[in-house]
Amino acid sequence: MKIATWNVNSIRSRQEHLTNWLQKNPVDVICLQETKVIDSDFPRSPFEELAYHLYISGQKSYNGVAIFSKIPLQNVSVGFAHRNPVSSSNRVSQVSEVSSSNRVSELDEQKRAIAGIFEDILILNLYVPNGSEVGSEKYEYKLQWLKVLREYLEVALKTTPNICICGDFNIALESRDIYRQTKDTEIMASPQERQSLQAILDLGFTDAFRKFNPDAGHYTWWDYRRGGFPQNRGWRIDHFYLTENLSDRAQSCIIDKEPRTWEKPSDHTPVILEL
Amino acid sequence: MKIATWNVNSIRSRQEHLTNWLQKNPVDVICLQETKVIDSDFPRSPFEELAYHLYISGQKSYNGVAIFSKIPLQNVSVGFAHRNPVSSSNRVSQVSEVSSSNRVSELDEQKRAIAGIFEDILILNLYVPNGSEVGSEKYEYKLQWLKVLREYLEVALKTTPNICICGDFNIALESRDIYRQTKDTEIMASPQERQSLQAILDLGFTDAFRKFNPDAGHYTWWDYRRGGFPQNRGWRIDHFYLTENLSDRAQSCIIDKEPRTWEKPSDHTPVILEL
DNA sequence: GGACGCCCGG
DNA sequence: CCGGGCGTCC
Repeated sequence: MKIATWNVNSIRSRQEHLTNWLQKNPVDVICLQETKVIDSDFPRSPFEELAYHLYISGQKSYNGVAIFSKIPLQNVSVGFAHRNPVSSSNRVSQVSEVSSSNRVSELDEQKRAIAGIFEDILILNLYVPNGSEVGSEKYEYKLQWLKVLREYLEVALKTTPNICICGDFNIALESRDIYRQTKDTEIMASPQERQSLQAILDLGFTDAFRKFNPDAGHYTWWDYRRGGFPQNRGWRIDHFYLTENLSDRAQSCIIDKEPRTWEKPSDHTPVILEL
Repeated sequence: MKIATWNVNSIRSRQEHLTNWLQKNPVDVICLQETKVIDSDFPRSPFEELAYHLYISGQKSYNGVAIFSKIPLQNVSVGFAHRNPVSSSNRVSQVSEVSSSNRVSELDEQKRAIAGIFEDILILNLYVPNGSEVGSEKYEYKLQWLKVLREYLEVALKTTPNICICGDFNIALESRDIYRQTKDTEIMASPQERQSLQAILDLGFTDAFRKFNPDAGHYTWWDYRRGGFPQNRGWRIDHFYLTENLSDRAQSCIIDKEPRTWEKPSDHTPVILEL
């Protein structure tokens, strides 16, 4: 089976790109970030016509995540409030089965996480906060968010051996993931962010892309400004992180640079995992 | 020779449409309205590559007119300040040879008129104010503008027998020019506007389109709202008005509806006069 | 540089 | 509905 992740930078602006890409790449599951639209305005039909079941959690202007799946997902939930199932038409259940702290429900105001079970795999689709500048309020929010994510995963791992986390992490873990040397004060590469992400991986996740490719020079995001893409000035910040069982099953993990060459592209390009 | 007029509703948004259309329709002269861009940002090269000389008078956001000509125009002037020549690079002369009233120079703040001589013909390209609502301040401005236009033409006619006025007049003179019955309080069809325009035609101009086609149901503008175009709910508000000599020379005057069927079109479609 | 919302203008 | 400008975010 194939799973893709793609920060589309507005589903409404990228509808054509995404349908074209899915026709060429009929993956079983695709995880999207930065859909930037409230659920009632999400363009469902073009993707339902491609035989996908849609699970979406969006807001106006910012953030927004979605999972499309060729088969229905089980136990779909949004945010970090544990076991909060939604139907494919996005009703959110009235009851929350755990005592969500204020912190968690505050974090869930931004639509950055959606999860569902595909066969025996829990797929968790994330749009990690960007963090703006090191030391800023948004940076603290990013670190807080990663801490809550870690707690969420600790709980999930107790019952679920096969977890696939993917999405836009807004963090490049190593120097080989960035086209140039960076300082410790740079967002997406600062030690604190990296440590927060590493603490999550230390729960038992491995980077699927690095199972197959140790080389530098492979990126998933290029800044729109300063002609980043033509000169391959990129960052690898979109990831698949897999629990051990799943990592063993992984057959390939590739970055498809093609959509970034199209007219009016997203600044990110898709990553595809084959299991 | 062929002259076209087209309200493009932003030259930057319509650049592709216009170059495509000019390749199919290599008219000698094209008069554009609502270019909506300051002269320094006007996309000159795509049109210069099609062998046109460009004469432009634009402003930020609103209005803006331009003439493209296969041969250089003589005595190009912008606005109503009489004999105010500009070069093809749009320098405006420092001297105004007539005592421009404050009224005229105020009206010229909005870039709605540009003129030039092609062979023996004075071509006057106009974007008449819309007028918003009957009785409004903008309506009074429209009537004022038409009055000044009339005065301008009275002077011009003394020395220039061959005048071709064209552009977006934002007035449909007769009921056969509108897809439905209108009330006297409707903008673009109110008696006062029509009288102001008729007073101009009474100086000795005739409607080139009506020389060839007396039928109702021929329009040049369809509102973006309420799916006006698919149901042909249009208005004929873009016109060629010719002095007698020129009217006698006119071979055809047609409305090309095709560009209005293209993706993301202007709400207006071009009219082509053959002399 | 390119999304968005909001406002203005047609 | 579809242009433009502006402010905001990434």
